[in-house]
Amino acid sequence: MSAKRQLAVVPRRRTAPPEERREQLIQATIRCVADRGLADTTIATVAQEAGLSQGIVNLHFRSKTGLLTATLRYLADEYRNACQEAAAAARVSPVEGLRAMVELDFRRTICSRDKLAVWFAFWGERRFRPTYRRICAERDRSYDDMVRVICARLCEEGGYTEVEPALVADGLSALTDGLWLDLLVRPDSMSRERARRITLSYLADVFPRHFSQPEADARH
Amino acid sequence: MSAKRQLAVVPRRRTAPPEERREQLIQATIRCVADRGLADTTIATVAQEAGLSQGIVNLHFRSKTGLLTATLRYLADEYRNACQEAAAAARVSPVEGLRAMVELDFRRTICSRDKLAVWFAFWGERRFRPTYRRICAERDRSYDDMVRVICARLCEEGGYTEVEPALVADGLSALTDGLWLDLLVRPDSMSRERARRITLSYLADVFPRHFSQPEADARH
DNA sequence: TTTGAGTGAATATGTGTTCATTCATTGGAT
DNA sequence: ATCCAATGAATGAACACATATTCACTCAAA
Repeated sequence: MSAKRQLAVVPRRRTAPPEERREQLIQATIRCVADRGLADTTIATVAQEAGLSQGIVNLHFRSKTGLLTATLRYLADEYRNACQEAAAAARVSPVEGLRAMVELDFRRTICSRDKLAVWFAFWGERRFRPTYRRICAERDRSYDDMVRVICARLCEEGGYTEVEPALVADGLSALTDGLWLDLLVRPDSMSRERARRITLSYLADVFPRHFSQPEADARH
Repeated sequence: MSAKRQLAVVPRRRTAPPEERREQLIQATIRCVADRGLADTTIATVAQEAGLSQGIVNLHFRSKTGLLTATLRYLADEYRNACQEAAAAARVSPVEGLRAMVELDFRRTICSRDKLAVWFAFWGERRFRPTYRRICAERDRSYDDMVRVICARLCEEGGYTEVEPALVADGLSALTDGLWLDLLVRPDSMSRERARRITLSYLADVFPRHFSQPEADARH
């Protein structure tokens, strides 16, 4: 599985710009963690996966911890950037905002199996590493704040006086995390498309006048 | 935090029945993983936490892996046994069955912070260890099968023709997992009581004629 | 006295980090 | 244009350290 990764055409320059090498190593780390687990990911395996030598990791990142932290931050930033799109959609309307969030959360580029594996590997450790905790907390905040505000707006504008926005926001957030977990550990019984349906079905139950039952309007 | 654990009254017999020692070591493992993480849990730390010597682990379990596996199985069995109660409640009515599941999932003995930490530590690794995967899969099945059956019955008996039972079951399962995650990593913004409310609120949205809005009937 | 649960020092292994060395690349001198 | 330092990216063997496992030994209990 860890086949040659260097491009066949370009004979692989011995020296590359630091940014490029860092990215290359982060990608290798993601693949490594995804198919060996965090416990069996060593500097040696990452270097091999990247087609480079051992020392390179300590050269570009100060330590193994540095590499792992950078990998986590890479994923967190990617997610937060994607959130910006949803924020833009939310300026159109709360409903569009929520739809955008659901679309984003189960987009292939965001929740590929590789990336999910890495997320959960880090989540298992985040309690014990202040750095991991900070990065994850920032990511969570981007999501929570946005969903909370959108839900509050929809409740108000849509006249859902009996709905508690904070409760729905927390529920939506938890549901998404749980579906991510399912996508990772039971890929045969859960697909990104099914996860979307479940989430939209949840929104349809909470906001019946704004989300139609997904099983009625989409047959994938 | 890792203070003396041997009971002060009983002067700690040098030899104890094997079953007792195994349990003692499993409990020590749970505490260890819960407050150091799986990565920093060593045979030495577990032994120290248990107030015993290093060699004891390899004596009672064949290896470190054996100890970890036994710990995971211990938690899985505990959960499955608790599920039996819910199964009994379900014989009264589907609604009681679901209520029992929710009560159980957020009961202190099932989702204490220590145990949640251990669950997620293992979940991060389950993809890569066939043994972990098997144990977790068994546990998942107990839950999924039960919830699926109960939802199907409630849909039929309660006349919810437009609700897809499988979708609700998967949603409920994912929501629970997500809330567990919240309980673990954000204990200040999520409590077991709040998690229950969110879950019951979800059920109230799906089955409005059988679950009243929890914010209306409980003020904790 | 015998037994075997329990011990903990010693061992073996795996892995993160360091650093002397190699060599592709660059830019200035001829 | 060609050659020649100078630079620093990249290497990988050596090192240091952590830790799982082993085993000869101890000693409470029968």
